[in-house]
Amino acid sequence: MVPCLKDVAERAGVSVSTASIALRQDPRVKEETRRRIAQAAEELGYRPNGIARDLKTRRTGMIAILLHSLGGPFFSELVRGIEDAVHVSDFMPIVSSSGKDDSALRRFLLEKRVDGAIILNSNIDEEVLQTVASESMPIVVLDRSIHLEHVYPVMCDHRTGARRATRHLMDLGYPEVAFISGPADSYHGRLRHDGYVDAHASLGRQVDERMIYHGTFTEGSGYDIARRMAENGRMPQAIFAANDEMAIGALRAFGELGVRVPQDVAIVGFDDIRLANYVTPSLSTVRQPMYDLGVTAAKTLLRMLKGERGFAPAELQTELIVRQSSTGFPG
Amino acid sequence: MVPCLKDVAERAGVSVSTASIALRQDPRVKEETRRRIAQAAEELGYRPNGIARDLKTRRTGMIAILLHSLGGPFFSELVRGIEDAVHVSDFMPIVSSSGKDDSALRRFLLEKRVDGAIILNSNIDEEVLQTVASESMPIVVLDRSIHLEHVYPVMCDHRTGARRATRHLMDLGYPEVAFISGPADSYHGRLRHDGYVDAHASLGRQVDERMIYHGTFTEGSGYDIARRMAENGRMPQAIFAANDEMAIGALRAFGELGVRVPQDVAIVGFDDIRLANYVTPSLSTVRQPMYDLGVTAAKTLLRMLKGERGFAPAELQTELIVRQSSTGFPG
DNA sequence: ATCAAGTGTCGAAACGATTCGAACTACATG
DNA sequence: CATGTAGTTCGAATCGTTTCGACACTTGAT
Repeated sequence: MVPCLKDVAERAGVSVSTASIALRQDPRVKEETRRRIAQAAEELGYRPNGIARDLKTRRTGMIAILLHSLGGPFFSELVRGIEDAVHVSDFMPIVSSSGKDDSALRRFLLEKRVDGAIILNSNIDEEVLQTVASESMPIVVLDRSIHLEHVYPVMCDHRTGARRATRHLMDLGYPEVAFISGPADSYHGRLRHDGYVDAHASLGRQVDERMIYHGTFTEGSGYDIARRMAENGRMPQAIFAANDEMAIGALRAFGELGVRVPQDVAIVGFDDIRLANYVTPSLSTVRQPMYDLGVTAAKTLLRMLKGERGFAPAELQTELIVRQSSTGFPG
Repeated sequence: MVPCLKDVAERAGVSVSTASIALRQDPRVKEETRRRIAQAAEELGYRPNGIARDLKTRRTGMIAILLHSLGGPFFSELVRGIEDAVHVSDFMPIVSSSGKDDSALRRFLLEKRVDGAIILNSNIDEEVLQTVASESMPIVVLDRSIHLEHVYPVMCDHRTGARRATRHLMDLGYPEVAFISGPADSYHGRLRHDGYVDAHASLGRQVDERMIYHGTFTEGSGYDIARRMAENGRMPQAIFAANDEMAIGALRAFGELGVRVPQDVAIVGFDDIRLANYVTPSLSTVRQPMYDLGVTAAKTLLRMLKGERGFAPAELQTELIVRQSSTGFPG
């Protein structure tokens, strides 16, 4: 049905091996023969079968980008960074959401359908990565501090980012900053919490545990917490939320309750999702350089694919973005 | 280095063929043999090589989702729909942004590294699709009216959506509705324009060409056009914009100029990007059911992969979403 | 005892490319 | 004339699976 190299070779009256190298412009084959082969290929509409080639050459030229889900607000910047950086090589990135089960991991990494992978999915535990990564299957993990052979982390310093955000509020003059945290078992939630604590330590202040509220990284949880604050009469003057979604939920609650932001309460979020710039008031936040993270991850992986090891893993810094929600002065 | 089936077979003292079927739980092999083979595989850490399997079975179990870019506002819903629908089969979707050049197309479709594809990228022209699609490489194209063998379109009825949006404004009582169109060479731009015209025809009205402005689908172009309208003193009372980005640009311009929306001018956009619900005033718009489009595209492709042909292509309807920007009454 | 129909296993041939070493020609060199 | 060398081409092995037909051995029915 679909023509293979053998068909081309026969039509051109040469052997398969000659046809193979001829089509790749190998100088060993005579100009005239090469032309004949090219023409035969053209006439038959021959296309090399990538799978067969991959099998023989033992490389696929593809790298997997495994994300928890494609819905996240940043991943598109991230992927853009990866793509731009990978573009200079002859690799091609493919994106797959790996979700909860590890079918994508099996399919791509264990069954060797890619040459390497960049993983941003905290559901995949270290043990699995351990068994999957190898000399011939290098892996870059984003946003996790993992040190395994053949696995490189590319991190963003959330802790420092959270410290700066908290300090920003403190430096504005707010004596007490409340914290809307993420779930207790969230790695990033913990880092941001640590940064919040660091900020207090840096000024020799005590953290008041009653100022820490536990959310779930959803807008709804931020909304609920903000309502509780207002209705219990325990309104803080400043809030640092562990992500923008929750901060936006809080904004909505305060809007409904007539609590003015930033006059009555200042708010800073984390992540700089696109929405942060469009809500009213616009939300101060901590931005992760997603594009750069992508570039760095890709570059790291390409180095590993070249066989390099032992270089230092990268860590990128966050950026504090001050918008309306934290530009007032303590009332 | 990495163990292959032969190694497993040797260690278990059976032939390669027996090992092969045993590992797939084939009832032909005796329970005890199977156990022995399973154990050998386990001890060696054997993982079947997917590439070899794909080569032999002539299918990869993967379908490509080729998008122009991953940045678009809807594609994540779309992909979610595809993934949910594909999940019931044993196929696995992979996403790749195909951009301008066709390297992804070559790599995946021509070199047969996938079993089929869903394409949302108007840069890929019909001729290319023609040569790529085949009995064994079915393709679904989104949002384009293409009829080729082995290529199925899955469309959303933009024209009717645009007509309804325009009629919505007319029915509110606005005698004249201006139109901020997309670029002239844009397929969707034209459909939306046609719908705008249809709405006039449905009431026996003439389209006033001077009410049609040409934008580029960017926020900036919407902004510029709105400023021109206001400054030239040719302010319409109602505007239908061919997409939300331009509508939001117009909102921004009017905000700056003190033109009130919807009191002074009503605006409706198209697409229902997430932002539409968050701008002030919130933007009325026409929503494409991206999730459903994804589901439909995937189901269509799965049918083709089963060998079905000749069924009718699907077309989905849009949904008019009325928000603040068009809830006033003609002033 | 003979045949038919299972069981369980195996060897070899695919799948469609790449690659290595051999081989053949033609020509120049010692 | 033997030998070397460069330029072309070829045959066969290989990558790691799956699959098909053959084969040996039981078993139960005739």
